[in-house]
Amino acid sequence: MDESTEYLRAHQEQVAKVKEALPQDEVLYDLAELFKIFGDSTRVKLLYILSLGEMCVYDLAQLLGVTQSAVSHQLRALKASKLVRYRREGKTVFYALADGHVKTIMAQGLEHVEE
Amino acid sequence: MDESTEYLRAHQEQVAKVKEALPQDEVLYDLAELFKIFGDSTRVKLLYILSLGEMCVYDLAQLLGVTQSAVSHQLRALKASKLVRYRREGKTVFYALADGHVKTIMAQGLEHVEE
DNA sequence: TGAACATATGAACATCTGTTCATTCGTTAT
DNA sequence: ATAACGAATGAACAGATGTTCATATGTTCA
Repeated sequence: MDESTEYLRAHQEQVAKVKEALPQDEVLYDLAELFKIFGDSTRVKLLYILSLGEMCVYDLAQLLGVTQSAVSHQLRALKASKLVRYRREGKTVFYALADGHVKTIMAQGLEHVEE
Repeated sequence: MDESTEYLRAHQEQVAKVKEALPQDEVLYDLAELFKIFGDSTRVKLLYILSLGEMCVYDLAQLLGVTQSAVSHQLRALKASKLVRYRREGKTVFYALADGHVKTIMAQGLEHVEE
């Protein structure tokens, strides 16, 4: 067995081992889908604002300087990813973060960005 | 001052307060740019694999079942975001995670996804 | 009931993104 | 030098994404 063959086998072994350790394809796909949500400045702003407390759609739109419609569409995406929850009070709908993960994820991201 | 005016003022106060607490626009923009990187299944897979140890481009392509070119393009994006580092050994280039943030961010994401 | 208001939704459009293909670059060995 | 190999790059194309506009839903109050 020459050197290159040995080298190739070493590769194949490592590749096989990693393949085993990899989570199911679907899990990593879902993970990417989750991060996709964070990967838009409008949505990140929404999440950041909501990390400070609940707020209604109208105020969110005002703070972000975008259409009410745009905010609504994005909140829909956040809802679908279970990142926010909402409650209705008369004509007004208040949104808030669904759980603590969001804060942690954002905090880690900010640490990386601010280095 | 009637009720609706009071209500409106309450809104404006809260909006103003949150506006103060918000990080600079550019920071949140950069944050979104960072998460955008995680928001693609090919890149997430790359990051996950690299979290297990360094690996060369060829093997990465094989593991992911995509072109060497595609991997190279995506590694470029990861490099630009300072998420990976690399070293050359002869004809081969080995990639590895740049720091620990990636693992933390992914772990938090996985927690959320697997609920 | 109907007017007024807050929010949600659908369609359309321009922009962005990720892949492939072809080619080039960098390195090693003959 | 040149062939062979791994990796990087650029152009191009198909598909996804975010916004706006128009309209619909849901709620309150007169």
